[in-house]
Amino acid sequence: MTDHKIRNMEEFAALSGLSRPTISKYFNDPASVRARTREQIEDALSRYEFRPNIYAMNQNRSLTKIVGIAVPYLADPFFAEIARTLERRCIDAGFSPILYSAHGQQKLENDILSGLAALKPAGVFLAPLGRLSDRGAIERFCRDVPTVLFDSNIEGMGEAFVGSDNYSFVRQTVDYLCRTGAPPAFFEMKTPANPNANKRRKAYLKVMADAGLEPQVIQIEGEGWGFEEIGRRGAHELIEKRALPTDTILCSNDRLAIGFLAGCYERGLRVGRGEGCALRVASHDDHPFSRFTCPALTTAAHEYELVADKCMQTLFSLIEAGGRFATRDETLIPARLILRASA
Amino acid sequence: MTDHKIRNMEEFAALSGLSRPTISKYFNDPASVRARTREQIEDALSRYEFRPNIYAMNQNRSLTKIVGIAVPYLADPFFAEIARTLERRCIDAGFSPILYSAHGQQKLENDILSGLAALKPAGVFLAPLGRLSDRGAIERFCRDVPTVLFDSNIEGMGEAFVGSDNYSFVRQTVDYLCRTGAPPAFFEMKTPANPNANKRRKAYLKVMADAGLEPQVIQIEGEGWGFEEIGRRGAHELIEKRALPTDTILCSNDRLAIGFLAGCYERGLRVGRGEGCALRVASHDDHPFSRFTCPALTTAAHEYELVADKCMQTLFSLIEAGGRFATRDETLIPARLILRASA
DNA sequence: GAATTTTCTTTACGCGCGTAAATTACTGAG
DNA sequence: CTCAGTAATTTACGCGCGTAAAGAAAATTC
Repeated sequence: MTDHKIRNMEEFAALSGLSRPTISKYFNDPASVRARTREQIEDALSRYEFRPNIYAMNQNRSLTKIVGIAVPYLADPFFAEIARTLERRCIDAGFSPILYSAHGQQKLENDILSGLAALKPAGVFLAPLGRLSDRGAIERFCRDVPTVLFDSNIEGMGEAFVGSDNYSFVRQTVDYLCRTGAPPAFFEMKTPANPNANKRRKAYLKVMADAGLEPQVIQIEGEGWGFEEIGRRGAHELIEKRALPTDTILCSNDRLAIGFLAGCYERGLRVGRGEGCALRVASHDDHPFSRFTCPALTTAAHEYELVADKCMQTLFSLIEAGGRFATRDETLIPARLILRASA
Repeated sequence: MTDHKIRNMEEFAALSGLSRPTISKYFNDPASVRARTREQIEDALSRYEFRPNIYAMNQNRSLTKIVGIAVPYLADPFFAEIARTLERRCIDAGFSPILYSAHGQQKLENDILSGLAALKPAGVFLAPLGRLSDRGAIERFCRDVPTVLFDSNIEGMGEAFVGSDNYSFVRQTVDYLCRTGAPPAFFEMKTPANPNANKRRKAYLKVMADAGLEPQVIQIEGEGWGFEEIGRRGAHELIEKRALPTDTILCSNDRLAIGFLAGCYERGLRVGRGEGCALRVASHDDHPFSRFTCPALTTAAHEYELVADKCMQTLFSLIEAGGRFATRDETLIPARLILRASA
């Protein structure tokens, strides 16, 4: 390794005995030059350590190798996990992922989108805020940038949506709970930020109706992204008012359930499926922490890998199709039931 | 708002009745043009919606307005939280933060650093992997880019370090535990990835020695970033082998404690400070989930806001000083004790 | 109101690379 | 060896902006 600093592609081209346009071609797509030339370049690359200037590279490109990944709330380990999986996929595919979190705020989501559009990314994975999203802003963004929505669907936005099949989630948990004990009551926030919550409630109602059972929906007040605290408060209120309609509670999502379990514990209510347990609690998402709750949480898991794979695959086709699909592509991935001690 | 698309700064300059260099000056620093001129530009800006091309802007700049934030593991809510706080500070200060996670892997950390260096960022906040970091790579990076290390210190790297005062953390928890019951045994991973772990063990040994007490360090096998599972397994092993040396356990960090508490629960061991409790457990970090454990975790909290403020402030001085400090600046921020039900 | 300072305009060049067109060199099949 | 086809080279221009220099205009000072 010679440590002589290389200023630009011109210089590197000279050192590797090739012309600049050929080097440029190589960096755009190494497969576009002859094998021997490629070796020659890679040999020089190992000797001199040169990287083309990103800014100059992207300036004259209509589409860059950048892929944006935008999530509503990165401090939620669910999004951290899915973002991490997507990031890896992008790198493996030769793209440069850039990660953004809206931190639950509409203004930030809008800023992220307008900043992202200026980067001329090859494509974007967007998990929108949901109810709090500025539909106009997202629509305008999707007109400029090839976008795959994930996690939460906004009807008609983006070229495709990859998400979880909420009906599959709820049917599996409800079926299991009904099979092994009392039918569950459904526990959720009154004004959920995420459209999945509404889909899950509807799925619950449908599954219960199909089974000829009376649904029970418990809605608790609460705003924002502090789901655990809302769940905890809900548990306290319900137990205090003796308002639990049954001994089986199905939470809309794991973060609510984590709080709910904490509330039950604080009230001395033993949760689980064994004897001596007053309550069964189950939920959806398989949040990274749900195996460490007390008791460990029975839940329906996202197939993180499958979702990420499908996202990448969809974005690839989208890029190849020039950024537009004839019809909006929707993929729903079913859940995997995870049995633990809580139900 | 006229929706005529503006191609470049030249065109925008014409529309706003000013010259391009003046517009360029404004975008570099709005305060560098006369107030009236600024108004004139901002007025045009509101009518025409123009953003200079990022790539062209940064190409000829020696330092950009980009700030890199690199953490070892973003799926850990502690890092998600600190990254979020730093991100906000950067935006408020007019910088564009870009977030990176090494996902616990040395190769990724190195890739992030070399990619980041190519962006010519104004500065970087780097929380290194720690033991797994490639010291040479970090050293080389810090030579090129003004870097503030945070969370975990690597002696001599970067121009400054902002972190938590591990001695303050441990002294407060140990003091509290000693004051209210039996002196704690210290529970940790045998080969911790993070240098803070070592500092905490040393602090524990010192605080115990100063108090004339016999220290007890329990080390559990385990690699990687799945701290909760390691803590859980540790609890099972200790309880099974009746190897708990005392009824008071101080975990090195909250993620271990979260797992430890789960293990205790699974073993039917009641944790807390009330009567009927077999064990007290405390820890350090005030992890976002530590208030939802069963029981809620007594811990020593990072001052997220203070740390973030100090980081920003340090980076500002560093940038103003031209990227170099005469002497490496180290700031340690003390902890805040959080009393909950577990101890 | 003149002198000084600050701000803006004009002009012009350069950054590092993408990319197109025309030309030359190489490759492999017959 | 010839010839078509592919690959690389040469040449040249453009992208959008930073920035420097010199001069004009405006603001400030006394």
